[in-house]
Amino acid sequence: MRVVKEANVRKSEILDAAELLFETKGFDGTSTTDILNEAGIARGTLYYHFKSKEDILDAIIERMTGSLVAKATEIAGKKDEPVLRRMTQMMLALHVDNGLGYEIMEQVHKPQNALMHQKMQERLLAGVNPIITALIGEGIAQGICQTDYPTEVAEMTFLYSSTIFDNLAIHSVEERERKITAFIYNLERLLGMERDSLQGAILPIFG
Amino acid sequence: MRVVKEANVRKSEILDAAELLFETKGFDGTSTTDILNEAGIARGTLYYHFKSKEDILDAIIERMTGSLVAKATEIAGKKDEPVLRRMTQMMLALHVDNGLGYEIMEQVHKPQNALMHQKMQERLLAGVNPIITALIGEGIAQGICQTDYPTEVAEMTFLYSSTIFDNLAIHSVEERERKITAFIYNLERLLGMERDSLQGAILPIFG
DNA sequence: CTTTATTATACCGACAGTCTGTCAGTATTA
DNA sequence: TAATACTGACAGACTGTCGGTATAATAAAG
Repeated sequence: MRVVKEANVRKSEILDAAELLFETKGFDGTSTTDILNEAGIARGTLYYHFKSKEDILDAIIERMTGSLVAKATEIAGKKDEPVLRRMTQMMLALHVDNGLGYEIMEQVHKPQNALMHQKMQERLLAGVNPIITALIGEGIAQGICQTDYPTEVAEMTFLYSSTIFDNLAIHSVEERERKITAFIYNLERLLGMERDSLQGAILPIFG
Repeated sequence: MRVVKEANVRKSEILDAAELLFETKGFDGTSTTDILNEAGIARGTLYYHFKSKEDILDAIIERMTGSLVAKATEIAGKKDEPVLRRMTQMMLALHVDNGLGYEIMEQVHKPQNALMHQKMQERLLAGVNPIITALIGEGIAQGICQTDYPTEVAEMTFLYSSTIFDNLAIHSVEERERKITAFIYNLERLLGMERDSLQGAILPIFG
């Protein structure tokens, strides 16, 4: 039996199915046949809409990161809120509950899904970095912080936190706390801020 | 015709063949059959010595990073040389000419080889981090630098530099120079050093 | 100290099972 | 009647397994 749908509808149905499977079985562990069955379509249909399995992955990542970047943009845009507050909210949005769910994050960090992880990280960095950089710029303008290289500070902290904190579940509680404190300590230094000036604002984020 | 060799000899022959192929065709682009042919052995032999293709990758990474870690250890151990000098030599050893050759590094950063990249990074970080941390510790003891979290500084800078600088060929010359200057700037801050105190020592490294 | 059994080690290649991507053709909608 | 969406059989490739075979190492017998 054949059901015809608009291309965009089918496409996102396929993405839904694939995302669900990637969450539970990982990227490499999910076969195109799995996706076919989950989406209830034939082989040809999949390849009518996507040119390869990796193409599906890219689309999913685009979808996932897109909403994160949108959220980050929105937070950064609230010019009435103080900069520091927006910075912490940004971190919150990007790391603690980043809307991707726990399972998928766990999957993303399995070695089998290195490709997925790398692609997400690259895409997220590209999208979010200008926003963070601008925010730091505001901070500098207001005399809250100071650095000659805001972009690189953003890069460095984003990369570090997305490598370390995403894996944080692995570490023990003490380890975890140390990492967080150290992160704040280092961020203060990179942003040329007084010691402990961020401490109070950020610490509550990481429950 | 059948040639019998000692297991270790065969094993490293297989690794040689695989490494060569991974360099030119990438990990995913190299089939086990390719390795078979290159090494001049039968299918069963490969799987007699290694339990999977990924197992081969792990062994290669172990071999490659092993020598890098050894070199880093050696440099760090030269207690008569000043700390700052050893730090720069370390960076040199780990990044500019890291003994892995240009082609393989280029391969490592292709998206197809994300797994390889991630594994190398993890393995290298684990091996090198304690050494760098100790070096920073020496620096602190001698009053050259100061931080409450040497391990995390080491982590952060190593991760950042291995993500950014390895991809540096991509960037333009100006971009490249900016990244390097920024890196030094940030490192100085993380290590609680005076501005430009590292500048003179490190800059010449990145030709 | 040879020669002959015996065991352990290294090796082989056919094969099963799975997977991705293609294509010629068919149904549905515009 | 043309464009769009869909189908499922199929080719080609790839990974890992397995029963069996040759070589080297060791032990037993002459």
